[in-house]
Amino acid sequence: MSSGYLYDCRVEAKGKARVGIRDVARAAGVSPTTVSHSLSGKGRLPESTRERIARVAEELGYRPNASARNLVAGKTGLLGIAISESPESPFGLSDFDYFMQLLTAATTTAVEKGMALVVAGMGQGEEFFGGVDVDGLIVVDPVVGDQLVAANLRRGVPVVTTGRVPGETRPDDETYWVDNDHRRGTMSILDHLHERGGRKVALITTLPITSYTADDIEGYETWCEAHSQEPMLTVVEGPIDEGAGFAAAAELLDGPDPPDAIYATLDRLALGTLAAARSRGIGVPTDLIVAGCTDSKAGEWADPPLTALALNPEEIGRQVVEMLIALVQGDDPVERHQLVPTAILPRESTARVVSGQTPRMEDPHDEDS
Amino acid sequence: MSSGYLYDCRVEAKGKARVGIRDVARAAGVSPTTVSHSLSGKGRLPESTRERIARVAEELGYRPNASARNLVAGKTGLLGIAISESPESPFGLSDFDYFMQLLTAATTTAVEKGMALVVAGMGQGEEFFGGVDVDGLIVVDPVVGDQLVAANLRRGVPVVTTGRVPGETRPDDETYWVDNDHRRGTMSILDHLHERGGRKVALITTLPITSYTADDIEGYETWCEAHSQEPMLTVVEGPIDEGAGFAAAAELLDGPDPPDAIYATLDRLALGTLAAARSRGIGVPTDLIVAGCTDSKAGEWADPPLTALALNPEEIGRQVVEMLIALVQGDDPVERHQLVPTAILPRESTARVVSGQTPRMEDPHDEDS
DNA sequence: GCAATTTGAAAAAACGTTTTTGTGTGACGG
DNA sequence: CCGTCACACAAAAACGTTTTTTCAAATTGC
Repeated sequence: MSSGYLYDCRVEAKGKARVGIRDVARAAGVSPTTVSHSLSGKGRLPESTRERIARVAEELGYRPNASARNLVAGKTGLLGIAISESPESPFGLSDFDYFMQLLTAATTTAVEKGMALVVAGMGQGEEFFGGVDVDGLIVVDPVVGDQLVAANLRRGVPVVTTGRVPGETRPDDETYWVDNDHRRGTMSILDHLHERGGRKVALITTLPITSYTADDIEGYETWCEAHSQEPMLTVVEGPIDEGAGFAAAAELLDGPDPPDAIYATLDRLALGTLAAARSRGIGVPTDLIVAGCTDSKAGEWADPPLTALALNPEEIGRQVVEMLIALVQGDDPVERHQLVPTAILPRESTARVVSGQTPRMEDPHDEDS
Repeated sequence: MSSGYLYDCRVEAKGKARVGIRDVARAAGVSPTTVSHSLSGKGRLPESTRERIARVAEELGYRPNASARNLVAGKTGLLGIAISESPESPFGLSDFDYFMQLLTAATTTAVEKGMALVVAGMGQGEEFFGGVDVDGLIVVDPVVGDQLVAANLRRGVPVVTTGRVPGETRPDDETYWVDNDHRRGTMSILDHLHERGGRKVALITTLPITSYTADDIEGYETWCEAHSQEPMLTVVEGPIDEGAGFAAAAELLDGPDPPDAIYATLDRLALGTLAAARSRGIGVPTDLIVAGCTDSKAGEWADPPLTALALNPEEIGRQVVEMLIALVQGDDPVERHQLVPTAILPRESTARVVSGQTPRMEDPHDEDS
C-alpha cells in the first residue's frame, strides 16, 4: 500500500508525526513554555536562550500548528471573500478581469498581514466556506436582497463590502465599505463624451441591483438635466455580457432618434456596443463615440480601442482587506468608508475631432509594461 | 468604545461568547459527549435523543468551532491554490478568464465536499498562505524551476498540479496532475486550419516553461513534419498579452514569406494577431486565418470572432479538487493522472471558403445562454 | 432469577498551542 | 545573615472539540 518512493505524497499512516513545540523544547533542553515565549517574543528571556531556541526550531523545521494556535486565540486567521448573487441575476459576476485584479490585490494584502483569503463557493445555504470559520467577510458588489451581509453581521462576523449595500436601512455609520466615487466618475466620463462632441449621450446599464448601477443612473439623470438633454436609457436584463450590450446598442441605434455617444456601465456591454455599431456600418469614433466603465485588456485591444473609466480594482482590494483586518483586530476607530478615485483612460473610441479643438489622442496601448 | 447599535460589527470585548458544545449539552440536559455523538452520528444513540439534541443545537444556533475540530483531526480543512510563477516570467498568469473559471469550479467542488479553498499570495518566501496550514495544494500551470511543488511535497503536503511539472525527474507514477490533452488538441486545431485552406501554418507561442507550451511546440513540429511544412515558429518573451501577440504576428506577417494561417497558444496572443492583421489591411479570414488556444468572451466577440481551442477550465478545476481531496483523505488507490478533452469552437476567424468545400459556418455566438 | 449481554450516556484523555501562575536561584541591600 | 527582588524558566490551566474508555441500567438467555 505504501510505496517506498522518496516523494510519495499520499498520507502515510505511520509516518513520524510533524515536529511540534514539544520536540523543539526537548531538543533545546527547555520547556514548551520557553519555546513559545521565545518564538513569540512575549516572555522575559535572555537573548542567548532566544537565539538558541530559534536556531533549534529552524533546524528541526518547526512550524506551529495553526489550528492549535487559532483555538486559543479564538480566531481562524481566515478572511472570506464572496461575490454577491441575487435570484434575479444568478452568476452576477460579469467581469472576470475586474474580480481577478481585486482578488489578487486582496490576497497579497491579506497574506502580508498574516491572514489568508478563502473564496466562497456558489452554493446556497449558509455553508459558503465548507465548514471553516472566517474571522471576517468581504462581499463584492452586494446586490439588493443580499442575505450574506445581514446573516454574517447577525452572527457577529465583521463584514466589509465593495460597493455599498443597496437599500441599506442601517444607519450609515454602521456599515463598512470601500467604493469608487461612481457619481463623480459618471459625471466625468459624460463630460468627456460631451467634450468629444457627444450631443445625444445614451446610457446602457443594468438593473439597479447594485449601488454602482444606481449611482450611475442617478448621475446620468442629473447630468442630463444639467445639460438639458432628454435621457436615453437602456437597461439590460438577464445575463450581462457582450450579447446583451449588442442588443441594447442595437435598440438604440436602430431607433428613430439614435444617439451620437454611448456610455455603457460595464466594459463588456461597451464591447457589445462596438460590435453593434460595426454590424450596422456605423463608424466609431466618426459617427458614434463609445466609452465603457471598467478597464480591461479586451477593451484596450478592441477595434477601436475603448475609452474606459478605470475603477482601480487593485486599490479597492487592498483597502477592503485593510479595513476588514482593522475591524477583526478590534482596532478603534476604524475609518468606515473609503472612496477610491476613478480615472478616464481616453482611447480611440472617443477620439473624434471636434471643430476648433484638437482631440488629445494618446497611444492607445499606453499601459504596456 | 462600544456602540449600542444592533449590528455594530466591531469585535465586542465583553460580548457573550459563541454557543459551544457545552451550552448545547446543558440546554439539552446531556453531556458534551452525547452532543458530539449525536451530531456526528458516531455513537450509539436512540433516534429520539439524536433528534432532540439536533433541535436544541439548531435553536441555539450552534456551529462547531472549526479550529478545535481541526486540532483533534490534525487537518485544517483547507486546500491551497497557487499560480506558479517563475523568475523569468513574473505574473505568469496571463489569462484571467481561464483562471477565474477554474477557480470558480474548484471552489464550488471543494465547498461541496466540506473543504475551503485559500488562494496563495504572490509573496516570496515560504509563507504563501499567511500562516495558515493547508491540507493539500493545487499548483496551476507549474513552470520550469518551480519551487512550490517540491517544497510542499518535501513537507508532506499532497500536491496536484494543473498541467504537468516541466522537467519532472520523479517517476511518473509519483506525480499527480490534471491536464488537457494538448498534443491531441494542437493536432486537431492544426488540422482544422489545414482544412480551412491553411498551407503555411505558423505558431505563436511562449517560452516552453510550462508543460502545455512544450506540448504545443512538440505537437506543432510533429504536425509540420507530417505535412511536409517548414515550421514557422515565433516565441514570445516577456509579458504575455495582446501587445506581445501583435509584435509576434507583425514579425511573421512582415517577413519575406508570410503565413496564411496562424495558431496562437493563448487567446490574448491571438487577439493581438488579429490586431496586427487589421493594422496591415490583411483580411481575416480572407487572407489569413487565425485560431487561438483558450476560449474567452473577448475572443468570441472579437472582430472577427476568434476560432478557439476550448480547454474546459471548469472541468479541470473540478477534477483537480477531487483528486486532491482523495489524496488528502488517503483514499487509495487514487487515479494519478486525468486528461481533460479539448474542443474546437469554429468561428469566423477561420471561416474561409475553400474551393470545392463548404465551410461549416456556425453562429459565432452560439454559447450565449 | 441470575449471569451475560446490550444499550445509553457520561467521564476522561487527547489534540498543540498560548497564557497565567508558580518556583527555585542568585544578587543585592540593610 | 536574612529578606527582598529580579530573573529564568517550568508547571498547569485553558481553548472546544473528538475519541476512547468506563459505567450503570435495561434487556436478554437459560
